Amino acid sequence: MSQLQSLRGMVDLLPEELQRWQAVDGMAREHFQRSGFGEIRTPLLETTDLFCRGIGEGTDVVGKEMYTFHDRGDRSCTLRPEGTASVVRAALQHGLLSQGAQKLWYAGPMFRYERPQAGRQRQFHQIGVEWLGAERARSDVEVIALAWDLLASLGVGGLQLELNSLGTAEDRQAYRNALVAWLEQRAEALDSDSQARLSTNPLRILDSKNKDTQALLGDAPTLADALCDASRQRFEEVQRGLTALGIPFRLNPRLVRGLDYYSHTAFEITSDQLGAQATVCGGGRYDGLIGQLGGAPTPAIGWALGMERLLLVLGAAATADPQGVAARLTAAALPEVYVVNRGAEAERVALALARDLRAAGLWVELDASGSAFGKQFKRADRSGAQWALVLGDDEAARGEVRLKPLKQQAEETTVALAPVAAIVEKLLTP
RNA sequence: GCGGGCGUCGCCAAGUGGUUAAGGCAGCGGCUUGUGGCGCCGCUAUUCGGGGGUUCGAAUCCCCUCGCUCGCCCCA
Repeated sequence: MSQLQSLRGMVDLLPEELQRWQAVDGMAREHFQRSGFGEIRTPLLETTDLFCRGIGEGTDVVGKEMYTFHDRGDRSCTLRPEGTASVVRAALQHGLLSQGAQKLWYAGPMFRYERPQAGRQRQFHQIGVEWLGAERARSDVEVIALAWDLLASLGVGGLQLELNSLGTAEDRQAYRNALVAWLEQRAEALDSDSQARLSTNPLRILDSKNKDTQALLGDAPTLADALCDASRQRFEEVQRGLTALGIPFRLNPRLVRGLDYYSHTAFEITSDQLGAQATVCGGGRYDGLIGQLGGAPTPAIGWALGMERLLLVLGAAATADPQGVAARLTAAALPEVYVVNRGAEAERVALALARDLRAAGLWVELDASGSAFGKQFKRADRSGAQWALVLGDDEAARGEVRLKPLKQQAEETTVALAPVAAIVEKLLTP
């Protein structure tokens, strides 16, 4: 391509689509506010070290997906691939945790150098929450419910909540050892990817999509069996809590999640509308992370939801049910008034009028073309506006404006330009 | 990073070696120099993502490259 274009996997958001985004953003903001979560914004760029220490060296995200470069001061910088590490860093840097638990949410772009496909881009957007200092199982339930309810309020159906427990770091380590020992006996039966992961990230072998590997894993030791009593009880408490709230879930012992910092509760919300990249929202507990990044050991839980994927699901929901919540939320808004104007004096008056009407809160499209009235009416009609206001030099000279309803049968009327409030009155109460 | 499919106007799309690259939508202009939604007429790609090659001749074949897309991997 000789023409200038965006970088691969980097996507422009155009006005029509952004309207849907804002509907989601607004809904999310409300939910967070009502649940006592405060917004936090952190830089898109962090030291590479933050992600290496936070996410884990053995993960794919750190190993091969980061946008990393050296700045002019020769510091290694990385465009954030996820939000949690940054939020924790900010909380520590500003001493937030010394004021007690923090309930935070964020929204913004994340960057991962991967091959784009359906529901996957190199710059994508997440909305997420982090509850730092959340200890008890009931906070797991509350945080999961927050995600579930947000999605429900957007009218997104057909979602599946999958749940697992990774136990404590010790449980996980013990299980990891047991699993590796078991798999090493059978290494030659594993696919090549899984063989490589034996040393790098053995737990990920569990959700390999290779059929032979999956068959082999049928008899492998399970994570659930490796949980200590306390972990097991904790997990059961989370399940009871979700059931009490009427939130359906499915246990998925293979749900491991890619980032090192998870412990205990891990969950994903998936949709069958998304193809291979089915996860809309994923999260879990990360009791070890804050300590690992230099803070006092502090339990925490959070999740992130993928904006692009959510909008795909939302679009599908809107198409499936044009009368439903999703369709209503994402419907394109239309201007209320279209000002048809032509002639030097009329154009001056029209601009002033449009300004007044906008100040009064109306969405006013002002035709700026100066073309024939017929053309302007055609555009007025296509704009979807309820009203055309007509201003030619005749009206301007008389200090009047004509109000023409575009959507109903009512007659066109002429009113004085003078008190704009009177015009607004007429426009709003037809 | 690895495989498969694809790339013709802002959008959708015909065309698979032979004179001027269909059509639809949108846009612009006109019929209608002050009144829209319908209709009719006209205009809008010297060019087929880009580069190179084969050929008398290529959007159509070959190579490279860029991009999109689906899947793997991984995740949101």
